Amino acid sequence: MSIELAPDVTSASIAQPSAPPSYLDKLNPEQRAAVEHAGDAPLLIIAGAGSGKTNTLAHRVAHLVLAGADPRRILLLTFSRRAAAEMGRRVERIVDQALGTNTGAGRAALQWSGTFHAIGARLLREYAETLGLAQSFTISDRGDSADLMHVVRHDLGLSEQTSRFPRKETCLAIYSRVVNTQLPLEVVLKTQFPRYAMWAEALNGLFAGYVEAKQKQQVLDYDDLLLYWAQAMQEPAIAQDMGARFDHVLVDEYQDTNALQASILLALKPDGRGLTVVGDDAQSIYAFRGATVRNILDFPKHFTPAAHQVTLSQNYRSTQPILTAANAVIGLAAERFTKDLWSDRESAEKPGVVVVNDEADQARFVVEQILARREAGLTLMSQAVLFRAADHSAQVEIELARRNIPFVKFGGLKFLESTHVKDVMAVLRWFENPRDRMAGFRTLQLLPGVGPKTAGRVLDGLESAMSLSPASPLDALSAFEPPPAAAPAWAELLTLANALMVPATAWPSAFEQVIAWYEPHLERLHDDAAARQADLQQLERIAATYASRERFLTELTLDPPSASSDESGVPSRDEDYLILSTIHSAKGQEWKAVYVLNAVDGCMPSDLATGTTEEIEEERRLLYVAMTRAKDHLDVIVPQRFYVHQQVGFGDKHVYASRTRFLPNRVMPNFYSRSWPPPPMPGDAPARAPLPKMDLAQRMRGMWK
DNA sequence: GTTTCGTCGCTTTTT
DNA sequence: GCGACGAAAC
Repeated sequence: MSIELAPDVTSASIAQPSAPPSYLDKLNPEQRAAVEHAGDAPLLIIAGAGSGKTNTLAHRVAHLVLAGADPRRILLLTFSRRAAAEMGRRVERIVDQALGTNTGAGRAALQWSGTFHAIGARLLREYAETLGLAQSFTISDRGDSADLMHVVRHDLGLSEQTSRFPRKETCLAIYSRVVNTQLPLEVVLKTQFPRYAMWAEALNGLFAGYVEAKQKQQVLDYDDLLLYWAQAMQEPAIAQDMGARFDHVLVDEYQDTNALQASILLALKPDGRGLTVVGDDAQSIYAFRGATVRNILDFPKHFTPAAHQVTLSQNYRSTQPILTAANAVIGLAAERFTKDLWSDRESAEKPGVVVVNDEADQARFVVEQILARREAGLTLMSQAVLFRAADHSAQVEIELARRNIPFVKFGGLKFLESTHVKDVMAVLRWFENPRDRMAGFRTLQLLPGVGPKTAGRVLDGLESAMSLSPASPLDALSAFEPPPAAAPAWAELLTLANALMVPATAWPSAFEQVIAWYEPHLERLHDDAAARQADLQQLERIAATYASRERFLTELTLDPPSASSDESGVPSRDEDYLILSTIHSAKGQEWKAVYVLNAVDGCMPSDLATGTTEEIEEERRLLYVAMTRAKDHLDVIVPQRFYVHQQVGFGDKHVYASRTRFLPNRVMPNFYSRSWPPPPMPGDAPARAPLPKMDLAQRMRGMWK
């Protein structure tokens, strides 16, 4: 479980002609046109899967820098911090190579690169004074935001409603969608959450209360980072000021941005000068988060002169048979704008569609295939297992553990979401921002003898003390008289508060103090304290890599470690390990061999995403994204029976599934179709007559009758 | 007021 | 199979 475990799969993998004299010679004509585009018109790059998109963007940045642009005045917005880091490395390398030596010129590049959210957080802190924000605002993750939503709902008396009222997570999802799509609540309810349309008024009140609570507590949620930024940009003076800081703004994965992000971008560069966006509508897979493919489609129209458009359609990643199959899958899409990709990587090997009995056989097949390919020279790291939802890999994980094959899993539950880690983060957040009620509420209830009532009283006392004289949270804590049962634990908490509420506490020693304080509580509250303790040590290692408590809290919330591995331990960096990943988390990556699990209706498309045509189309693109991760080998697995957890009534049961609707018969000629284990060949083994069935249990019982 | 225990309902993808 | 919630015990 380490932040940097992500394999460097994208670099050094694009087949390019051999080393050229100039850094531009490596590029094909389209890529080169994109890199060299100059002038007033903004640039739109439509970049198909594996078309060297990252490489092209990195070259463009390097090209700008080499042409004299100030790297400190370039803003690069990426989809993940991983992508930002990768881009930074590449730009540095290209610049250094072009200049001949390691002059370090490249190192100055890209001080402003990161996700929209991370850059937003940074700018909002910088402009906090002007915007009337507390500079020390904390950022609440999804869980905390949902909890706050819950508290507000309770305060408003909405929890007494019938059970038809949406759960806190759903409330947050609705709120988030309204914010990110910039659509009215009624519209969002009608189109996305029809079950809850009747609650429009109550939800409106809830959201008002939620917003007020966040402001009082000086807490921003994920959406606020974009919302506040976008709102700030509505003020011409601020928009002007922020826009003037950047000569060039480049946005990666533009197909996965939402209305709010587009509005920020347009306010930043209203005339489009210096603006570059890159994306591929065929790979749009985040509509569920409010992303809209209209952003990329409408981009050219927004400007005069209209954006210059370059399309990259040569794929350098996959063999032609894999690409042909992927093209066939996406070719059935209802609507599509990019053209088919082509590749000059010939191969006789078609991708496989492998029919297996059930998920257990699927796991066995995948693991055996992985081992066979390792025997043939493919490292584990150059292979990946991809799936729709995080728990789909459970059986494969068991099989891998059984055979002692190390793996790292991306996506799904993160260890930041486990109770003990959340506890420690809450303690840190509360002392960073004593107004953060959710953090305080959680921290206080760790003390034996303190429940919701006492915690609430402490927080009320703190709040009124801070509104009188802002500098006295510590005094207010000291003045509080705890219930007798909580007295010893209270004293210890005070000691910790004394150490941590002073702003200048050293980092990461502050973290160690929190852990030391937390340990007895951990022992008391959990039977499996040892395993959790190990997680906290892991967290401590991560904490040590950040410069300050504020940076740690902000960046970990915005960019949590996305990988987790099995209990046998974290594979060390030089060890070979396999990648398991949700398809969403596999975005932008590639492997020599890819296995796609559960290509079955109900999984892909997910049962939960078959409401509208748009949702189904997004699921189709998801399969397309999964398939186009493969360079040389691709196996799509179809278990005939699979376990359904959502069954009403008696709980889990098997269901006979059919091959996903995205692989109808007419695309099947593009695949090598087979079943596993292979059916016995005639003459393989003499067919044995079926034995008669007998009821042993009956006989045993009969012995005593 | 707090803790514990039993029941009910739900179960994707992520910054 | 897990978390949220309510009721009863400490």
